[in-house]
Amino acid sequence: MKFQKNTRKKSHNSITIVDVAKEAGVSYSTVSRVFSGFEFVNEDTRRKVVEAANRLGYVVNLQARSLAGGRSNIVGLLVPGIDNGYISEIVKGIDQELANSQYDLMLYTTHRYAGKEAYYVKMIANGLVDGLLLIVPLVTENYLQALPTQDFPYVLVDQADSERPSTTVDVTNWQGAYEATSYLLGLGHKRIGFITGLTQLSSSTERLDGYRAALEHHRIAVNPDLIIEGNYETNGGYLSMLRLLDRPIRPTAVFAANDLSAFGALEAIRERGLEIPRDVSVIGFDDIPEASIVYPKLTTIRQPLIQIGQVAVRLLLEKLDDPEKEARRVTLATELVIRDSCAPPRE
Amino acid sequence: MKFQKNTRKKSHNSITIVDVAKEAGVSYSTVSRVFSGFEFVNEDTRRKVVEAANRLGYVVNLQARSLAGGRSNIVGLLVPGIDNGYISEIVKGIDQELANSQYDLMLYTTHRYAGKEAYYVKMIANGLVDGLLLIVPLVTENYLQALPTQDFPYVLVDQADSERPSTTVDVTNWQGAYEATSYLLGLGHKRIGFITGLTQLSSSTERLDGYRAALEHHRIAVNPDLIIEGNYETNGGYLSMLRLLDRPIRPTAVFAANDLSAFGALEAIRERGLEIPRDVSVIGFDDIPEASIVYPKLTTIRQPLIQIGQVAVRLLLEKLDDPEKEARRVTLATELVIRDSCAPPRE
DNA sequence: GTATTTTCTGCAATCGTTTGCAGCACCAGA
DNA sequence: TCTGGTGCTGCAAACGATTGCAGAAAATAC
Repeated sequence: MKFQKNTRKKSHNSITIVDVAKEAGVSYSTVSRVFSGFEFVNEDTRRKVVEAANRLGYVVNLQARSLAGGRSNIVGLLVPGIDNGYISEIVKGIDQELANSQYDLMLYTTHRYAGKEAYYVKMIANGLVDGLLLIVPLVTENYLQALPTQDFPYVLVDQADSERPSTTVDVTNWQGAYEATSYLLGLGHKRIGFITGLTQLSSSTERLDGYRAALEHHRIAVNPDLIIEGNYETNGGYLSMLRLLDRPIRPTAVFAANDLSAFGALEAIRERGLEIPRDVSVIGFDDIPEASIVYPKLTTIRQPLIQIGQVAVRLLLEKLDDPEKEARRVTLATELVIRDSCAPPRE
Repeated sequence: MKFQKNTRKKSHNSITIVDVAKEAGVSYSTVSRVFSGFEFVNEDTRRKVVEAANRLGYVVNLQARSLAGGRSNIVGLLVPGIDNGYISEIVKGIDQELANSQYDLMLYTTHRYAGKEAYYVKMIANGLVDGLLLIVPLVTENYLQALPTQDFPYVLVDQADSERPSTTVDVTNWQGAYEATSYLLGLGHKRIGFITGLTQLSSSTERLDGYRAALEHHRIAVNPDLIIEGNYETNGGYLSMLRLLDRPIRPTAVFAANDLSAFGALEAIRERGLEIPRDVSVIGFDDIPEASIVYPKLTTIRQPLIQIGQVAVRLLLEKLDDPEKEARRVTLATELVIRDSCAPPRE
């Protein structure tokens, strides 16, 4: 580890409210009032100040404002990574919604600080951001326990929190999984495999439960040999599918807990010389953009990803606006999207 | 536009260096020195301070540090949007490389401030971020002219700047396009269509030039009717391809300026009842992750996207470390990736 | 004409750091 | 014993805003 050169030279060529005040012939507090709004300022004075500011090219210094006023107008976004259609769609929604507000986005990929979550969260939440958006945090606890105050504004996306009342937005995971499985059953499948997601995540267990419930409802015994662990990633789906195909009784259909896993499954099936959906049907979950460009186009359960992001932001803004607002959970509906990857089983 | 409630209540329960100093029995400057490094502090004192800080749960306040010291340890990232495999791969590289540094990432999607680029850049660069990464900025000028100082650190990704010496990382666009076209020619194609990107972007014109050069080198006249404008987006590619197919002389192969356009072309071709690659070959550019999951798998020119991001960060860090460092341009090599979307033309 | 309110403006303190400068202890060299 | 460094520490002044309080000016009431 090398020493960083200590080149903290201040290049203070920047224009401050004092300069603007001088230029406009008023006091600096007046300038501040003009720009932070919300106080009586004579219309003429305001105009003079604005003109002076424009002339000088003044822009507010966010850190100073934040230090003095206690708000940064930045919201922090914690994501595992963005190289993932699922997450980037949600982020798109977040970004869209945020664009209508006065907030900016600070992006943190959580893999960066494995083991130091608490420290980072503390630092971030200690003034740098006014609120936090957490997308599928693996160990929610690590993040939340480090929040500076009891009711620091945050919202959880697609991850339930059993420990405390947390504002959350998620989807009907159980119902979605139930519907996916029922669809397969309706096509005539009896041996339906299931590739799980990351079992720590609530979405994964909810989907598994939905799968089970649908089978039971159709009086088909849940066969543990048909349930195999995945990890919500393509490669995980690929490996799990391979294992599934090697089992003595081969499934005629597979429900993958998310689209990425389903893509992996597609590949594994093809690699074994089987055809989709003739030999094996595959259904996914999420409906990420790639789902409609893979071959065959993936039948899946759609989550309104963009909307999830938007709602998350709206919930956060609400809380930011009114700190008294208590936690609530918004659950959005999923929807079956039929494409080309499912068919009735062969005789 | 509603008035925002002015609830700037300060919830100053946070621990400052003064608290730590008191706890450790030293002066606050000593505490500051312990945490900002680089000065002589007695080992015992240092330990005392660190312990006191841990006991109290102290974390540095970034805005205060930034205000006082002039550095924020944040780099700004300007992207058009992240719902795009091309960009999110680059961002992945950026994120990876940044993870090894002390910098954090502030994400700005440029569509947010259409028309107010200058204002935003000024604000961001005015202390909030120490450096800027610009990914394919449409009008580079708008951003750069607003930089606070002559040599504010920034790096341009995949966009040349003819106005001034800018540190840039890009790829061999011309050669890549030349190679793609040559490959098609080598397969025996004579009528090769070209779907352009956004013509304002240097990458687009460079690729067009490469395409032209390859044809000329093979003594095939460049036919303007085979060149059609796209916009680097799937839908643009789709529409352009449709128009191309409606022309009197139909191409036997198409080179799309990026993969997204190629995907659109694939769809258009299929929609016309033609088969790929039997009736029409398609080659793309970029090799985004989706390129290998579409059907048929796309033959394309690979850009080392992740590496681009990494190099961009490295260049920025260099400049951050040594402000005297002068601008340079790094050009990474592209590479032909042969998959399933190209074949010799039918008789 | 005086008293009271309303509207606007300015002063000064504050937010939590960094850092130049000065001071102090301690030790080595003469 | 005196001098001159080193190494370390502390004081105080920034950094650029916000905001409570007080006061001036203008408007209104009596």
